Amino acid sequence: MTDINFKSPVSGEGVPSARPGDASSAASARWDIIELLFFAYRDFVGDADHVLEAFGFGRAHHRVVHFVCRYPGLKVADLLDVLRITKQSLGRVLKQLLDEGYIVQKAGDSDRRQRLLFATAKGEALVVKLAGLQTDRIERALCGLGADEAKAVSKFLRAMIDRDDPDKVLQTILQSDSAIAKDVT
Amino acid sequence: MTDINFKSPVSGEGVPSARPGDASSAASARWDIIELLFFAYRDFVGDADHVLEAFGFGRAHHRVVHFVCRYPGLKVADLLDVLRITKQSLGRVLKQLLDEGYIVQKAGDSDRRQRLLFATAKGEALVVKLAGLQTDRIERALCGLGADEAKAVSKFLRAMIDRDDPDKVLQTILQSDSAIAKDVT
DNA sequence: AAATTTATGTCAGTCATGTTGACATATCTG
DNA sequence: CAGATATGTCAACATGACTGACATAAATTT
Repeated sequence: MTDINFKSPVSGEGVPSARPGDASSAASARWDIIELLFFAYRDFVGDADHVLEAFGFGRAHHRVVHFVCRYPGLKVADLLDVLRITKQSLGRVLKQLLDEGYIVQKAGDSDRRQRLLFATAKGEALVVKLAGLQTDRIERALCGLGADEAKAVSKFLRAMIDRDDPDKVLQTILQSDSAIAKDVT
Repeated sequence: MTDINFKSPVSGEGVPSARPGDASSAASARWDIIELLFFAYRDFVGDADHVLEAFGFGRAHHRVVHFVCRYPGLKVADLLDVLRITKQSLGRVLKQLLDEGYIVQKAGDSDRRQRLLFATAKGEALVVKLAGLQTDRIERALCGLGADEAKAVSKFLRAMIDRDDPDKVLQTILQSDSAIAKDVT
């Protein structure tokens, strides 16, 4: 086994004095943002998890019903692009949401092979409830910030997203988002 | 291809009246931030996923070796607090990382039941590599922002995190983070 | 010293959610 | 009509969570 090359073992409490890669390429790594993102996202999705459990659903169901609710008429193929999962994975949760009446399908007008997806009132209620919890957290976090700072957050998140293969939903989001960004700066 | 209909016509059964958030309690929901967080985090963790696949590891391994590397001497119990998983789940990935020489254990001085965890040079190399990819993305996102805006991002992420039961690692992060926020980074 | 608690490890089974590959069906397009 | 496309589905499998039960060593309490 390799020897321990860091500092001496911190007695009892794990104190993070030594940073990995002190002088190497990692000297400038944004450990702070990396870890803040981990904790922030963990707690962000945690809000919804408790409610979902009471419904017998998981995060997969949340993602599906959320995007269907927000972008009514989404095709199955669009949803696959957004979620980046296989149709088999989507099929399982989508079937449950259909069976339990959170989502309905409608054949496309021009192309009747397509199944356009819509949230029912029941589905919308769930989405709104979950989004409400997450919005509460976001508002709490934003209320300590000025308007310019809030815009900075939006700009940052937008810039963190890959642009090379934007699906339809993402395109829509990024468009409206850049409109906002141009208002400020 | 079908486009996304925001106010889609839905005729059938239990159909959604309109987009969520028209006039109800969801009127003020931060759909923008909710969805930006989803896409940003999806692409953020995606960076590491490709590399991990080549090592035969998953995200679980990444989280473990990352925090062990960053906070040398972390106890198993600390790690359980941070990751919020059961010891059985941790045990599986930790065993692999130990067997393959990415992490070593050392009995605690004061309490020899404790297994203090340390990343080896091999483990640190992996962590630095993965953090490098994620740092690249973060720097790309931050470089379009001013110093004040970058601080706003840090403030926002910090404020998104639950404060009621901060584990040792999180305490450290939140402390240093507020220090940074006051510095001129 | 003995009993109890604590920190950790491990076995066995289950569940949720992802994967690949193959194939069926309806529908559109050339 | 022939082929491509959109979707659905079956079967098998991997990962990473979970619960419950139990083992061991070391610390702590009685």
